[in-house]
Amino acid sequence: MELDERKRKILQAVIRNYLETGEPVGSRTISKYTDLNLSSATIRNEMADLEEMGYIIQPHTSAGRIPSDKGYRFYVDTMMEEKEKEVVGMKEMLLERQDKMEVLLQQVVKLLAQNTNYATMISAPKTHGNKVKFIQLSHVDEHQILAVIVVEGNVIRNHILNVEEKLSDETLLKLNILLNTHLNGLSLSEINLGMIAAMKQQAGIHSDIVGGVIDAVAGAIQEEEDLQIYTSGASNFFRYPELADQQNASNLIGTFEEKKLLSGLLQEAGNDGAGTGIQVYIGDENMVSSMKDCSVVTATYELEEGMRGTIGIVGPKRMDYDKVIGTLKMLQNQLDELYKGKR
Amino acid sequence: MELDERKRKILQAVIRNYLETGEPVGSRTISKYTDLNLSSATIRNEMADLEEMGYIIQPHTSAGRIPSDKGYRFYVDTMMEEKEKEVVGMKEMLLERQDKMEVLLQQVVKLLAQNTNYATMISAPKTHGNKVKFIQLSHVDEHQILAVIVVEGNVIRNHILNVEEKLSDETLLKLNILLNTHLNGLSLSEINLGMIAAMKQQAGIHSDIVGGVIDAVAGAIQEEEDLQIYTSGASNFFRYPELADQQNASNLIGTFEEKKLLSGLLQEAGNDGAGTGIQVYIGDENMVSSMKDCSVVTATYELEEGMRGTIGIVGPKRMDYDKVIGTLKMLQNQLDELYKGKR
DNA sequence: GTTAGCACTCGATAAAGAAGAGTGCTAACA
DNA sequence: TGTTAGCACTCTTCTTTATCGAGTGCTAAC
Repeated sequence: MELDERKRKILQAVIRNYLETGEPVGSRTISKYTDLNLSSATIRNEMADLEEMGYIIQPHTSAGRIPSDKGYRFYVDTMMEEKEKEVVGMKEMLLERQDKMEVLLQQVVKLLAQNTNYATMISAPKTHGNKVKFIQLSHVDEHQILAVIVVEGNVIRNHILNVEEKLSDETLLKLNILLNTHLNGLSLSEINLGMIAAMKQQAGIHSDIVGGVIDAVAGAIQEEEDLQIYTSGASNFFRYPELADQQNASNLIGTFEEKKLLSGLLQEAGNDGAGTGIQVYIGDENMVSSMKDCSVVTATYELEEGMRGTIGIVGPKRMDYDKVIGTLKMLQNQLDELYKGKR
Repeated sequence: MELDERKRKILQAVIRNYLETGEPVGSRTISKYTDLNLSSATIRNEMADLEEMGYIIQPHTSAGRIPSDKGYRFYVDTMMEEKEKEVVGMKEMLLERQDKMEVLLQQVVKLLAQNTNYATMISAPKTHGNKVKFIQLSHVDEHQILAVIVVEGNVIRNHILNVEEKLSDETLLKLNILLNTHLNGLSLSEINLGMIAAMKQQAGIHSDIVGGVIDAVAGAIQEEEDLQIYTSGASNFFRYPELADQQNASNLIGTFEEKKLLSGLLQEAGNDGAGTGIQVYIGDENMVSSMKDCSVVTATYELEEGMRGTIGIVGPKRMDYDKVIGTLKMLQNQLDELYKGKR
């Protein structure tokens, strides 16, 4: 059977209507509120066809139709009209340019959740493959040394090392020079054991400090990978009856606390993302089982120097895809500009 | 009317039973499972008295009794037997001593939530009143300077300053010395405008950098106050039917995302806390209206050098106070030891 | 002071009925 | 051949009614 123009129009009407109301859509509704000028009976015939083709579903015999996953997919792929939607409050927030990445991200997800009324999550931009820019050791007190490690993209890590006895300022200066001459400009994969051994030898009795710093460097570059996920708006799940029942809500909220899972999801999305970097996962297209009744829309964003992260919106399958995608695109632009302006 | 020994025993039995089951407790149950050897009729009389005195409540005529807030309060104040309860997994976690406070706190709340089956929150230890230990400016690249500020308690803040043209190493050294001689050992309240003016004057054309650093210092000491709250186990609310209905759950989860509110709650608790630093808020004894059906147990913890934070557990009013308080005490000890050991 | 007995209350659960939305199918129509 | 009116039928949802049972309060006897 073919999906002719009329069927498409009807499918679109069913989906649009369902996105708004969340109630199954009957033939009468379609016949009334479309410019097709067809009677409900005709619509019924067409709807029966659409059901046979798998685009819509009848929850039970005497109910209207709701879109199937296939229906949503078709809608998202071919019928969507993006509505640009501004994120209210975004500009003011970005103007006061948070230096702390952490705070910035938290505010972004929060605003996004407030604006969309869906649950949101964001992964911190990965410093993946980045290089050591500069290392600085300083005294903190008698028995402690502070190591500051700056990685490309101005990601900064601090690490405190304990030492037996206070080092002289000269020693510290020497170590500083030693570390910087050897490590600057290198990425993690370029730091090998031979190099480490050479440095330790040159450091003599202070080789343990060199070791400590190198551990810290490795940590600085890798550490984050795991848990740097911020979320907001989990209570929005309750806005949508199909997700608000105890079973579902409990699972979803639980999942939303399990950063590991979210991290996997966002990472996968980041890899999938082609073109605009926007991905839509409908129903069980995403791998998290507790989200099988949800749709997830993700967008990758990029800050300076190739630091990329992913932002995600989780809502019911009948989420307002048009608006969400428009909003995400707009957000991508804003973030882009912010960091361009900063440079 | 007087609360004699027998009434106390009955009250205790009612509360204990209700904590376990969450169901109203009838007179027969008490008569059966107590060593009082009284008939249900006698118990009934006593329970009528207890109700009159306000310790227990009848949800409706033909139901058993449940404790009132006053009843819980009495129980917590006078009848509790603390059960020491180990936090499973705590020791192993603390052994690998996280240097990043952030990660440590996140793990603590998570473990605590898993162990207790309640929702948990923790505020990062406040550096309140702490003093500047040491400031270090370094070049990052042509147009950026990194300011590292270490505050007592080894809280470290980084701040990147943009500069018009590259400063010479000497200039930087001078600024370093200037900042350190003036600011070291001072707390925020001790840094006044006169001092700042003097420093700016000495810095000459680089006064703007001094200004930037001072802003950063102020930020380093204060910043946190607001949002450094970590939470876990929000989905545990669903375990308790009295909190799991849509209305309640939605509010609670929403509240749990509103760090500002939690922050206020924990702060207040930190101030109230006398003696052991453990506080119990039953029902609307806490100020957050969405938690009026909950109890909140808080404990202050202290890391080295007077850095204090507060940890909180939120559950139904029928939470297992004995266990929760025992657990919190145990946690206090563990954290104490951890940081004593570190020194 | 304690207890057995009994009528009474009231929520919870189930069963039955009514209402209504929407369908599929048939037959008539353009 | 496509479209439409009409109608019986199906299911869900809501309301009503009935039943059950836990637990009480009170009285009278021990």
